[in-house]
Amino acid sequence: MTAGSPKDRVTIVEIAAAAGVSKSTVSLVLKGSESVRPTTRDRVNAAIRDLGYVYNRGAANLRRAHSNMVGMIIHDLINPFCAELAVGIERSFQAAGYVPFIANTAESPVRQAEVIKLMREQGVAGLIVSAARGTPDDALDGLVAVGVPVVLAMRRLKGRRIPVVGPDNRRGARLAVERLLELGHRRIAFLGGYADSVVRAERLEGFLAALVDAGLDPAGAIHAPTTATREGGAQALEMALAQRNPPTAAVCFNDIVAFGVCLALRRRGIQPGRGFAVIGFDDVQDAMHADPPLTTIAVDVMGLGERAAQSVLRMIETGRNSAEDHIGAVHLAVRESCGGPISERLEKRA
Amino acid sequence: MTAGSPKDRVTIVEIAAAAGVSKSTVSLVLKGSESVRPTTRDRVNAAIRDLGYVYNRGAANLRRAHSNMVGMIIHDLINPFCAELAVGIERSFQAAGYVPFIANTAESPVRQAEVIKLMREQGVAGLIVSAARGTPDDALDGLVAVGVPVVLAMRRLKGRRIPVVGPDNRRGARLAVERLLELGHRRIAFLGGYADSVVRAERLEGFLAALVDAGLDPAGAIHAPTTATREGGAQALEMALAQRNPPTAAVCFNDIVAFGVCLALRRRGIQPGRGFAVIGFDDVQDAMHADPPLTTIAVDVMGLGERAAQSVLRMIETGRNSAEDHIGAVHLAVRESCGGPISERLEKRA
DNA sequence: CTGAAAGCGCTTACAG
DNA sequence: CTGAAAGCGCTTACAG
Repeated sequence: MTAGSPKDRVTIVEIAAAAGVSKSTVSLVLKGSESVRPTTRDRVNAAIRDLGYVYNRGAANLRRAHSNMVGMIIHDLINPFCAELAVGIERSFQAAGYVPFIANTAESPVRQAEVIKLMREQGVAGLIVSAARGTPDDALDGLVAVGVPVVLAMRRLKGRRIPVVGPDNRRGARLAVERLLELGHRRIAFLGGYADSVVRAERLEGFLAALVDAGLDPAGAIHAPTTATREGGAQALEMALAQRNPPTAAVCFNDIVAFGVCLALRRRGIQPGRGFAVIGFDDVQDAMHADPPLTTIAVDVMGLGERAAQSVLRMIETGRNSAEDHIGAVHLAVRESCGGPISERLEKRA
Repeated sequence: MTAGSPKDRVTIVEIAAAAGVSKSTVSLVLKGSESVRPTTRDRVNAAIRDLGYVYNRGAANLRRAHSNMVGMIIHDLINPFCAELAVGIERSFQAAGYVPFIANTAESPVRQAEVIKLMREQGVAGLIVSAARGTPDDALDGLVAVGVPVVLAMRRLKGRRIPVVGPDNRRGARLAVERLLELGHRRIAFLGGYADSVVRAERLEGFLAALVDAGLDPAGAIHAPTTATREGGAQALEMALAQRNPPTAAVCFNDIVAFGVCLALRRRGIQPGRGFAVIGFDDVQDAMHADPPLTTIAVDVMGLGERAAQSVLRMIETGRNSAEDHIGAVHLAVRESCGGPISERLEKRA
């Protein structure tokens, strides 16, 4: 080993020797105990500084049989929505003195299973997971069984009572529909999203409920699932417009899909917001910078991340292995892609 | 403690008892040692399965005096560029059996100092940091001094020999300039970016060198620093166009700045790529979806992330506390924002 | 207010 | 091929 390698780590016994006390006393000073005489404390602190002592949390965790490590498993960190979620989570954990492991599963349940195992072995005190698509329902049973606090972000796991933190998908979709109804639209499509997505199911549910409440026949609403990508959005729009009685407006699974829808519209020479109204979901950062700026359902993702972290923190600290779901508020961010009241031009196209 | 709490963790001694062997043998089985008789091995593995044993890496790390934890400190995880970097890093570490801690500093050197301390205490075996703006040059000296492998991503630290992994900023800027020269532009601006940014300095250097090589007077190039945001880009463009002899094209600090420049152009009724040529840097995912699609210098960020991880992995495994810099290849991704050969219209505006 | 001792769950020589 | 013993760096009762 080279000089200065981690092997040379100075420990509390060396501090104890230098300060002329026992290592118990050093430990006490380290945790800021009141019961150490100030002069002793100062001596110990001086030694700590002089010798460049670095606290070994691993050893402490082992001895105390609990750790300050927490895990977060994210299904797609490159997605800005997820990145914001991760930042919110990370921030809260950090502030509480916990250090977060992160794993990006890239929507792979296999990878996810590996990292869950690894995090268990590492001894995380709690875990937040935004589950990969296709996650088996029992993926987290092992952790839950041994009492490790787990909170799901965004995506619910069927048949399990694991607490979930996510936006109010039903209400968001409803708000979007109501806006379009106000503008005079009667043929509104729900576009895009993976068929097996729980989030899509919730949004679709709100969408359909709003149509029914308005006395419209939900059977007429077009809603073919697609990948949740720009391509998927473009494809969904094409399918919708190919129908006999094409829609004049769409609520999209999310903003990315909405971008694809706008793209496809422009390719057809239709101006989003003028020839066709589109509303997204999530309000990702690019939504306001898009052309045209995207009307969408705004979600405070970072806030949801913070919420999720606080939830597991509370579970860790109370020892209770359950928590309430948290359904975050959403609101309609009106921009240009949904246009104004339905135009003559749209009527004629009908 | 509730039943099933982490306290009840089953340990190797219980496995040993169940399998009728000593814990040394269990340990040997765990690490797949060849020297355990197959029948014994099977008995141990059966016990492991039956009792639901989970390996405690914390304890192992303590005993072996080295850890499988690594850290990554990212200056802005919400930035898609950084997110991709993080994903590349995470992926490589994961594949090598290391588990990565992540910290997002949100460009705060104070936060950064805290997380560096925390990661040291946690005993990371290595660290990758994309330093926050304003990071003091000695920020990593402590880690380096005790022999923890550190690699910088993207941003070099002055006066230190810490290995850096990043794109070829000089060459990228040169490629951009050369393209614009080919198209007939002679008054080319460098727009945006923080004044104190090392990356900006490198890109600017390449930019100026290319102008000089073409026999153009670099003194004429306009290059006021701004924030590296859309707003900064818009502002930079306005300043540039306010000059006596305004430019007809711009190389931007990065894609985000370029988006801002395009925005400001459109606000003035100028079509990017027709009335004014703009080239970005980084090739973030949105660049190709922008309107118009952005010509930019493509950087393989995820690849750089993987590279950085491999670099610290090698340092960890060889015990050598140094490594070569890695300057990643870049290339020009030609799209519409830089237009074709300079138009009559541009000539007249001159 | 401080110290001696035990122990957290592993791994690592060292015997046999 | 397997076991007994020591020890990684801490914390935690327990004495004094």
